[in-house]
Amino acid sequence: MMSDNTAVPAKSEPRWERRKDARPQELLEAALDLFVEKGFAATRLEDVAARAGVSKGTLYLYFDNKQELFKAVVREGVVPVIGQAERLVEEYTGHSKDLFHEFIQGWFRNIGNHKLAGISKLVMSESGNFPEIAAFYFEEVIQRNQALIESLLRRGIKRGEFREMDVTLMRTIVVAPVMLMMMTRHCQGTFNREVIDPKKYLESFIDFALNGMLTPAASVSASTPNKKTSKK
Amino acid sequence: MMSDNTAVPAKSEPRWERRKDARPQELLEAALDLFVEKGFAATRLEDVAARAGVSKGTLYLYFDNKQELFKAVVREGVVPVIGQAERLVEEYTGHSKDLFHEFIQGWFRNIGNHKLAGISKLVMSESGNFPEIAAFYFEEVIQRNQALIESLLRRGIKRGEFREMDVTLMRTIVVAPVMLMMMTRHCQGTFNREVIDPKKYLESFIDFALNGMLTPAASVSASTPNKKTSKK
Amino acid sequence: MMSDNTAVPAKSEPRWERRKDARPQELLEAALDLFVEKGFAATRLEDVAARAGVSKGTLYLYFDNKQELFKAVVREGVVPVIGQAERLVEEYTGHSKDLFHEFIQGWFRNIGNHKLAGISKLVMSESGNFPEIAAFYFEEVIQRNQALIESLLRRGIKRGEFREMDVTLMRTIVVAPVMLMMMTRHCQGTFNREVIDPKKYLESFIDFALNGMLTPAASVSASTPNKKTSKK
Amino acid sequence: MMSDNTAVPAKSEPRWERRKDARPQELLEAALDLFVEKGFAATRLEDVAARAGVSKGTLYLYFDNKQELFKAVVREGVVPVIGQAERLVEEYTGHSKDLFHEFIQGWFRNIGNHKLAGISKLVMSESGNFPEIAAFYFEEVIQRNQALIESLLRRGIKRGEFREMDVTLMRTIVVAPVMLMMMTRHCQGTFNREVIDPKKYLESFIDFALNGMLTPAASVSASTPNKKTSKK
DNA sequence: GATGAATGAGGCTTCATTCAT
DNA sequence: CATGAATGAAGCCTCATTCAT
Repeated sequence: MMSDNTAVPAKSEPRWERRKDARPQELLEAALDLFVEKGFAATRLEDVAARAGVSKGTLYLYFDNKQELFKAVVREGVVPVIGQAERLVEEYTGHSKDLFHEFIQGWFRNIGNHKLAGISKLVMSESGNFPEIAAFYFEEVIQRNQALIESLLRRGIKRGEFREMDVTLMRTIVVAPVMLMMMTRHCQGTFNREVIDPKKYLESFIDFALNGMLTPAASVSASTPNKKTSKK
Repeated sequence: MMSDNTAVPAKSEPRWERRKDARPQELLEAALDLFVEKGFAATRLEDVAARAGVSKGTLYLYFDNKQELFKAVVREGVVPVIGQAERLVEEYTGHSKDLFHEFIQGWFRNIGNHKLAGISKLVMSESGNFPEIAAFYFEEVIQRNQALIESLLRRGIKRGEFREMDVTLMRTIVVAPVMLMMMTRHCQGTFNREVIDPKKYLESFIDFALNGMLTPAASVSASTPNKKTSKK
Repeated sequence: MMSDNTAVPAKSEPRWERRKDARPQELLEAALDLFVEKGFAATRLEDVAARAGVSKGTLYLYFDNKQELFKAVVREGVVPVIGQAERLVEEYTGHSKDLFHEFIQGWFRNIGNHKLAGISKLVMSESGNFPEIAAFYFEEVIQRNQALIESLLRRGIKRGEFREMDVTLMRTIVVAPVMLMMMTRHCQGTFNREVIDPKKYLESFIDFALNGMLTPAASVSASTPNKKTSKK
Repeated sequence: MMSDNTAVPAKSEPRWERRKDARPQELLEAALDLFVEKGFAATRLEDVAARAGVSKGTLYLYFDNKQELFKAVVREGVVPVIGQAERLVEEYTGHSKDLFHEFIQGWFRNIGNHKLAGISKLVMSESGNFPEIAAFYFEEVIQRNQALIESLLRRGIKRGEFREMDVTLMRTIVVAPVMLMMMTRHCQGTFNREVIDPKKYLESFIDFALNGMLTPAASVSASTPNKKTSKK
């Protein structure tokens, strides 16, 4: 800042090379790890700094405070992945049932199987205590995600491959099992004693989502279980 | 000191008037409210006490510590409800699709629509930081719940009303959308801007679960979408 | 003891018989136990009450507060024992070395071996934090005790059986090993891993006190160890 | 905010000026003072911090918790002194009575006269409530101390300068008066109304320890006072 | 007399944030 | 740029004491 152009032949101690822009990346990764592992409130900034190999104070050079750090983690880590999924849906040409299949598998590969999935759990859990985070996440992630699934469903209906449905409701229903699994997978300890094989889980789910639970014979009239009550 | 010989026989302001047996109940309700609203870690025992109209210390007359308070909330509030659901499944005589319908609706009425639903979210979120709570909840609630759903599915299969399925996987998949809604409904703020009508949501879900998404025509071969890819 | 021949067929629930005056005694014993075990500050009045089989409130019917309870414990339990020792010294007629022997043994039997010994430790430890207790104990117990030992030493000197000595100093020195053992015996845990046999300890001490450590040969000039070095 | 443009070039009030290495030492000293004055349980960490001129939180930068702080006080303050005493005994060449003299005087000078002596009292008092502390102190201090005295006694016996004795018992007896004085000197208030001159006390004790209480004439048969009683 | 429910001050410990170097 | 020492508010829990019944 003041002793710049000195004759000294460069700092004789180049412990590190890149810095500047590289640093935040290490911090973001450390933060992601810990946020996912402990949650937002329970993550200590000191631990984040330590895992990134810097001091606590350094963290504040790059992020104003804990919430900003979290937002950055979301922006850098979560948002980009949505873009990928969006392109998949836009460009697909085959049958919607296959698209659905691809979509679920891809989503799980890119997000669910990734530490990023833990973020969903986190946000849901702590939205009440940190409204700013909730609002931010809702706009940056949830809305786009919902729109994406909606468009996928609309495509299937339009092409006569999916039944008529209320897409506003179904955009949640249809992915709930994946969401839930993603969240569950980030619960440590006793919660996951019996490990579920994600591959089999997903296949079961896709089959379920496409065909329902009823046997083919019963399938025709099943959607209206008790007409009398709803007739009223 | 001053209001001695008044005509009023009873002091108009007894410091407390509910009896000792009522007190724990009031505390449990206050605790439930706050646990659901803030989560476990973020709930201050002082607030719990205040909401129950007592002081901090009083809480410790009834519960050894925060974790025990939580367990009591679960024992008193959540566990009993499971019993009801268990009886429903055991005693039902009609078609499994109707039982499923009843079951989901009843579950939502009794748990999902109740503040207790928030507990599921809480446990999932904080299981990592409070392993004891996770273990307790897993044994008292989750296992019984899974067994219940499993038995419901088995019943349908045995009676030829449900398709063959891996019940260990499906017991999670099949209720995921309800679980997710229950959890989402307890996220405050921006998260729930567009309120979903639970009734319509449930109906959509039940129909989806029973019949799947495919149009009747496609329904036959849908379960194995792209055999070629898996052939490798 | 008082409600004996009443017409009333006796209280149908005579959980207890004496009361009134009996109660404090039970409380004093419970208090003694716990004060000795935990110390003054660390003893919880709730535990005292519980051990006496009464409620916390009852304790306050008999004692104004914790300090008064402690004083009562000392008055009832410690002070009387001193009287016994005083009589022993007054009435003894034999050689002083035998009186010393008797005195030490008796003291240990009556106090040291008794829970009361723990009180000495307690008072010494907590005198700083509870000056009132210290002052009380000093006047009621310590002073009388010192006077007693002093008189024993004076008797030996006067009869030509003990050497000339500064009794004000020696009244402490001469009983220090017993005091110390008494206090140590009330330290729980690791502190007492290797149990010392009190009988052998006392015999060793008495022999030591009477004869000193030097071999008989050296004994003559021993009291002035190294005049040369201190001359320097 | 108001005294801005002064001529003074340097802020005349830097929040702190001692360096990080000095800080723990200041804390240890403050802790020693207060532990000795109040005992372990009654010492408030906030007071320790305040006396060291720092805030409560700072203390935790250097010590994990209260018990660790205490251990550090012992390690830094007490343990080193034992080393000195050990060397003294090892290297001494003169008569054992003179070594004993030196040893007691030196011990008092280095420990007894120092605030560190209060630690012995503290540990003895609170060992029951803090077993970890007791165990630590026993291993780090008491055992070494006992071994040291034992070796001193053995030396005297081996050289024919001390009488035969059970060193396991005598290692305690022989220093009890010094221990007791050290502990008593750290009892404040009424307890120490009549101040004892340590120098005279020690001289009296050493003489007592070497020569015993009996007059030279009686000295011969003194060790077995009343054979009849023990004959029984 | 006896009870035991209730209180609230107080102590240990944690952690986001600041700031002099 | 980077550090890490320092802060202080806040939360859990304990316990002597009070008081309506």
